[in-house]
Amino acid sequence: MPRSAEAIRVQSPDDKLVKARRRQIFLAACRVLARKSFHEASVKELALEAGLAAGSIYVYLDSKDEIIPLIGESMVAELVEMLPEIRERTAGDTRRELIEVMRAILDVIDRYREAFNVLHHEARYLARRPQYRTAMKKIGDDYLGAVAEIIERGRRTGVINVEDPRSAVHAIHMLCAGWATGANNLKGTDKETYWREIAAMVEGRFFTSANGASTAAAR
Amino acid sequence: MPRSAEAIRVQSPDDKLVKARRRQIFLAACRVLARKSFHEASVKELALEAGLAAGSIYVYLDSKDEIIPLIGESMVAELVEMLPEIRERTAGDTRRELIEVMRAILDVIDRYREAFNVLHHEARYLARRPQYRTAMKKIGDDYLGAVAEIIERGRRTGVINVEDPRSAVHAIHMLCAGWATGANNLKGTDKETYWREIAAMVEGRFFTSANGASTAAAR
Amino acid sequence: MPRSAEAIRVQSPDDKLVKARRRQIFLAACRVLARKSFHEASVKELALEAGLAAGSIYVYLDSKDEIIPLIGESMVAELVEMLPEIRERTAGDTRRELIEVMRAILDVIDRYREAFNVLHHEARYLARRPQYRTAMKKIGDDYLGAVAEIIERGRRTGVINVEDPRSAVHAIHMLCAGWATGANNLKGTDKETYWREIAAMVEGRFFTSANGASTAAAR
Amino acid sequence: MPRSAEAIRVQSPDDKLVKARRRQIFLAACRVLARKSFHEASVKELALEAGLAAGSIYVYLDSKDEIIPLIGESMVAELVEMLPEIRERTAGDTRRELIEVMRAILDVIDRYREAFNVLHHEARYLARRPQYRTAMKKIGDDYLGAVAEIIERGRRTGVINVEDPRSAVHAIHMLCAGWATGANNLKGTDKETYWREIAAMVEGRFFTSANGASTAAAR
DNA sequence: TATGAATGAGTTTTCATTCAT
DNA sequence: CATGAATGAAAACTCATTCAT
Repeated sequence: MPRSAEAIRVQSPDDKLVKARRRQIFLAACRVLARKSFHEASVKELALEAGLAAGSIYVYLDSKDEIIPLIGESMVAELVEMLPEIRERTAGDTRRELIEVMRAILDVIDRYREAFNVLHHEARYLARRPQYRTAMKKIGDDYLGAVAEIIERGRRTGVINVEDPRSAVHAIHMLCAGWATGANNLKGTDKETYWREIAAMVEGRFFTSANGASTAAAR
Repeated sequence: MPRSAEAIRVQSPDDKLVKARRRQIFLAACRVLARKSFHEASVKELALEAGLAAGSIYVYLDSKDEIIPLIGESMVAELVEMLPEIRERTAGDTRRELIEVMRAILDVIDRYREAFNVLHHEARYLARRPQYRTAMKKIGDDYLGAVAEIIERGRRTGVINVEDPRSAVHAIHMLCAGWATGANNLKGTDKETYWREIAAMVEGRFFTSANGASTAAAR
Repeated sequence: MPRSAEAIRVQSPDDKLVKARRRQIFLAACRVLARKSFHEASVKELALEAGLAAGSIYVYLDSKDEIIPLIGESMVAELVEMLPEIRERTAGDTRRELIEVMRAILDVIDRYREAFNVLHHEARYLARRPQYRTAMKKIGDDYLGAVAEIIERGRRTGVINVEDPRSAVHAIHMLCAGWATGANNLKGTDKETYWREIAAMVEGRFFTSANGASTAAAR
Repeated sequence: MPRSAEAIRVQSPDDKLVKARRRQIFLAACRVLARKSFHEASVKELALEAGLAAGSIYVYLDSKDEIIPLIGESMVAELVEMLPEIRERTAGDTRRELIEVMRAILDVIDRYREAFNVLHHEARYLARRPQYRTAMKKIGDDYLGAVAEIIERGRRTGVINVEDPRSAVHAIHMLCAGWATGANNLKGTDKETYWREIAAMVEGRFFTSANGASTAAAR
């Protein structure tokens, strides 16, 4: 079918360009957001940082807000890419798999710390707008789905002890997100230190004696 | 008693009104921020919600941004108020004290869920501006100081096992903050369920067997 | 007529208070206008400087703009007060009378330098508003009338050589006003120096030889 | 000639447009300020009068206040342009040169009468702000410098009789400025009449006899 | 595709003025 | 007469977005 082949060939370069430009924009956004908030940063500044003219960014984005899903997709893609290898490496040790996925999340967050914060905050408002609902939901699912699946599995096999998986997934996520969120509070702390602390907490080594049951929440 | 009458007169006309109005504004902000983001909400909307005319809010606030520290101070005040009673009630059981303080934090956050999210996010940008640095630092210190002090104590007495207290405090904070942050993800979950999950995690009951040490972070 | 006497007695104290307060306001305005422009100065600042509460100024003024005629009337009154004495002192020497009136004008302007500038500028806009037309016209007439009358007299007696008296009056006024207007340019210059220069110009000693006729305006 | 072509391209796209737009704005400001004061005129009105949308004016101006230096620069440029021709024409006759420069100033002021008034008044406040100091100083120097230089020269050659050149320059300036300032008082007077009057004053023909020394300022 | 000048809606903020006390 | 809290109209300014080139 020469025609479809041609069509592919014709669209291909465009597609590649679009992807390249969107990556440019994502990386530029990360740099700009390290300096100022999403609402302090103007579209012009983001465009220029990406090496584009003020108006050109709209060839690749429908609106300023679309930068948020762009950030989300880019970061999630990097995470998802790492999962198969982890699954393979941990070969059935669900606990280790969870810990290693947490670590992968932490690493991705660390790469784009401030942009992650923006994503984390703005996502809630975008998710309310019908226009963005689907895209934001997919980002959330792709991101947390990885953790959710492991916890479910650990639960079934009895290695993970969880009443409400959704809460557990969210708690794990918050511990990782803390590395970005805490940039102010953790100024002197390095990633490895923080990592050891949250890993210890998940692994039940926060309180010294293991039978923490005695202090079980009263209410 | 002429002296007390005088004292009242001195503090009365201004101070009382200012405090009342600022509380009105705080509560109005909480209501508005439950509907939209800080940047979507206009000063006019915030003022009207507080029962003030558009411009009147500026009698009690220097700028829109000052709503953030106002939220911070209001919430922290409610938390700090609860601490002495907890300290007394837990009488030396540091573990239980920590858990109960976490619970108190969770309760305050729950009262002003969305406003807490805004505070949590915007605080980082305000803290960079010299004008707000001091106020924001005090809010952060008053808030996290309570937790920090307990962890330090637990560490000294050997009940809490922590390498970097700052990281631990931050992790505890993130678990509590999750209740606000997760409003989207935790739609079907109630506060008690989430609470049991994060309490369990802190108490080391997340992984079933206690000797989680075997899964210790690899890197 | 006891009734009218009573009426006078009843209104008298009020009148005195009004006059005193208006003088307070005038002096306060002069102080404030030495620091900032009329439009930079708020009514509140003017009131407080006058020792009144923000709203109280409206008991003595119908609007902020009315400060302009108040300044005008106050300054003109001080000038008019000096005229009879000058007339007497110069006893028929019209030239000297003009020079001495110029000097009186300069002295009044010097007392309220910056307020005079404001008056000088804002007067033109107030004069266009029907509401202020009469008051502003009276101020202008009382002020320039003194000079106009002398020039007319000098013209009739042949000591003053003028084609258009209005232009001449205005020119004299501008030379005096220059002392206020020039506050920036004349920073190092003292009043006496400036005075000698403008007096010399009026007296025809600017160009060295007297027959300046040779350089008469070409066009 | 590739070089000139390049040069044009470099300076062309922006610079030319910016200059044209700024001239548009200057002329629009002159028209608007003939109707109302600087503070009565809104930025929107100024923009629309210039044929621009409300916000577009900010592409060519940093703030409303920047209109003042724009007016100053535009007017001074027109004056400075006329000076060489005058210098040439008057060929060494310093008195005539001064008179002709005064006339040039009067003509420029007449072209933009009301805008000149605004400039004259607002300049004093802008000059106090660090941000505008330099620009305003340059305008003042370029404007008065022309007169100052001539007076200095006339003084050295003995044709001009001046104690304090700065005062003299300022007095000359005030006489010219009077044509704008006096728009209200001089309603029936035409420019030529006013001109003859101030020229006569400078040339020492105000008082009939030349030996005005006898009336020399007493104090 | 890329540009960047132009737009105008929308924002925060100020402040002259009013009025209940 | 004096107060000062409250008002809301109006202003300067910003910036996401469009579109002719």
